[in-house]
Amino acid sequence: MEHATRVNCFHLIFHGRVCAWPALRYKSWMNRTTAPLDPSAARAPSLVTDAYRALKEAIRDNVFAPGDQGSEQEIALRLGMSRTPVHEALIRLQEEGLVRVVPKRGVIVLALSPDDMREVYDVIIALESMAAELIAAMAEPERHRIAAELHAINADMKTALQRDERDAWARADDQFHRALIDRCGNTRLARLANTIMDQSHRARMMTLRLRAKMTKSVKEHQAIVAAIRNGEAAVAGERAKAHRQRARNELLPLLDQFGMKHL
Amino acid sequence: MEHATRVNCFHLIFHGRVCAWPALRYKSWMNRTTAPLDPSAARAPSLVTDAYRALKEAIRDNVFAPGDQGSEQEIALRLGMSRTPVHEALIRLQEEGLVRVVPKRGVIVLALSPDDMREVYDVIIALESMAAELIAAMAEPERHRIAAELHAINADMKTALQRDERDAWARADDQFHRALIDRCGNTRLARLANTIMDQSHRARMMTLRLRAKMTKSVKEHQAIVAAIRNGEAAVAGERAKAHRQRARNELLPLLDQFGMKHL
DNA sequence: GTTCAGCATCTTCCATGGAACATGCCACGC
DNA sequence: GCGTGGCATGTTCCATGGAAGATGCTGAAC
Repeated sequence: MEHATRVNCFHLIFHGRVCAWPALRYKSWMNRTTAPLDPSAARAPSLVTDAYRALKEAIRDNVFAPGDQGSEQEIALRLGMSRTPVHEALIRLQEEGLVRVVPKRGVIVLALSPDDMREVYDVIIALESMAAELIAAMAEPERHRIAAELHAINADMKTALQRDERDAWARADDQFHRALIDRCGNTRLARLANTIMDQSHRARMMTLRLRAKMTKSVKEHQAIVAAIRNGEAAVAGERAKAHRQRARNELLPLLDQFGMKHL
Repeated sequence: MEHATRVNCFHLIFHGRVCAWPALRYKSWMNRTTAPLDPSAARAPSLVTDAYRALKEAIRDNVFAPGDQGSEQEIALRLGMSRTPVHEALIRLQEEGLVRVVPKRGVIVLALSPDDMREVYDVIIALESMAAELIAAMAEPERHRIAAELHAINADMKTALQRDERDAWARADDQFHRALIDRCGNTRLARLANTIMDQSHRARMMTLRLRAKMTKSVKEHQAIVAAIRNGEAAVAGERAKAHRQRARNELLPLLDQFGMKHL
C-alpha cells in the first residue's frame, strides 16, 4: 500500500496539454499488481475472446486463408454477434501479425513471404534455444520430469515416422516444440514464442509434403533431451539452435524453388 | 490472383455450428498481402493511436505509475475523447503486458516483480544476441555502417560516464541497445524486443541510481561492435549475450537486497 | 474510344446508451 | 457486537447509429 502515501497528483501530457492525474483509489482486487500475463487469464468468457478464438482457429487451419478479405460487419453476422467484439478481436489479431485492418476498407489475412519465414525462423531459433537452456539449468527432479515428457513426445514422432504418417508426425513435432517452450518457466518467453509459432503454423503445414523424409529431427530431438537430462545448459541451447537452423536451411530453398511467394 | 480461382466457399466452425465462408472479393489494395508489420504502419492518425501513445508514454515515464488505477471513462474524459478509442488502446497495452483490464472493475498499471525482471532479461538476452549475430553476418558495407553508428552512440556513453551524468548515460545505453535491435534487419525480432524493453524501461530507470559506476558496459559494447565490424557472427552473439547476462547478474541481487517487490 | 466528374455503396471509426455484474455501504435482525 | 441482505454506485461489455472516407460504376463530354 506504499503507493497511497505518495504525492497523489501527477500530470499526463496529451497533445501539448497538461492534464492532472487523479488521486489513487485503492481497491481490494488491486493487491496483485504484478504481471499475471497468462494469455486470457481465466477471465469470464466474453464475445471478444470467442471471436478471437474462432478467427484465430480459422486462420490457423487455413479456412480463413491468406488473401481472403472480409468486413467486420460480415464476420459479425457470421459469428452471430455485433461488430464491436469482432473489431476488438481483430485488433488483437493484428497485434499478433495475423491480419491487417485497413481503415475504411477492410480486413485481410496476411500471407507469409519467404523473407517473412526467414524472420520467423530467426526469432524462433533465438527463443527456443534460450528455452532449452533454461530447462537444462533447472534443478534435477524438474529437469528429469520435463526430459521424460519430451522423450515421450519424441517416441510418438518416431513411430509416426516409421509408419510414414506425415500428419501425425507434424502434430508430434509441433507438440515437442510447444512443450519445450511452455515448460521453460518463463511465461513471457513462452507467450512470444507461441505467438510467432502460430504465425508460421500454416506455412509449416503447407510445406510439410514438400520435404524429404524427416529422419534427422528425431535424432536431433533426442540429443536435445539428453543434454537437458544431463543439465548441460549451453549444450542444450546449442543443439536446439542447430536443430532449427538445419530445418530452416532445408525449408527456405524449397520455398524459393517452388516459387511460393506467399503462404 | 491465384486465390480467386480456388473453390470459394469455406466453412468456419463457431460454437459447434458450421458457417459457410463467403466467396472472395478482390480489391486493388489487397495486392500487398504479405506482412508489413511496422507497428502502426503510417496509417492515418486515429484517436486510438493517440490514446495508445499518450498512455504508453505516461506509463513509461512513471506518470501513470504501477498500482495506479483508473476507469476508461475517466481516462477518456481526461484525453478529451469517448470511451471507445480508450478501450481499444487499453486492449493493445494489455496485449503488450503493460496494464491489466479487469472486467467490470477497472484498469491497473502492472508492476514488475524481481521474477518478472528475470523473465524480461532472459528474453532480451535471447533476442539481442540474435540481433548482434544477424548484424555481424551482413555484407561488409552494411555491417561497417552499423558498427560506426553503434560506435558513435558508445562514445556518447563514454563521455557521459566520465562526467558522471547518469541520465545521459542511461539514454545513450538505451539508444545503443535499441539500435542493435532495430538495425538487425528482422522486423519481427525488432518489434518483440522493443516491446519487452518497453516493459522493463521503467524498472531500469528506477534502479539506475542503485548501481555502482557502470564502467564495464562501455568496454563490453566496444567488444560487441568490434566483432560486428569483423563479421564474426558467433562472437558478436556471444558477447552481446555475456554483456546482458552480467548486467542481469548485477541488477537482480540489488532488487532482492533493497526489497523492491514491485517496480 | 477515352477521360473524368458525380454518385451510390461499402467500410471502418467513434460516440453513446443499456445490460450485466462487482463492490461497498447501510440498515436490519439477532 | 456480529452477521446478512438489499440497494446505490461504479465499471466494463456490447449493440447500434452517424460520420468520414475509399472505391467502383455510370454516364456525359469530347
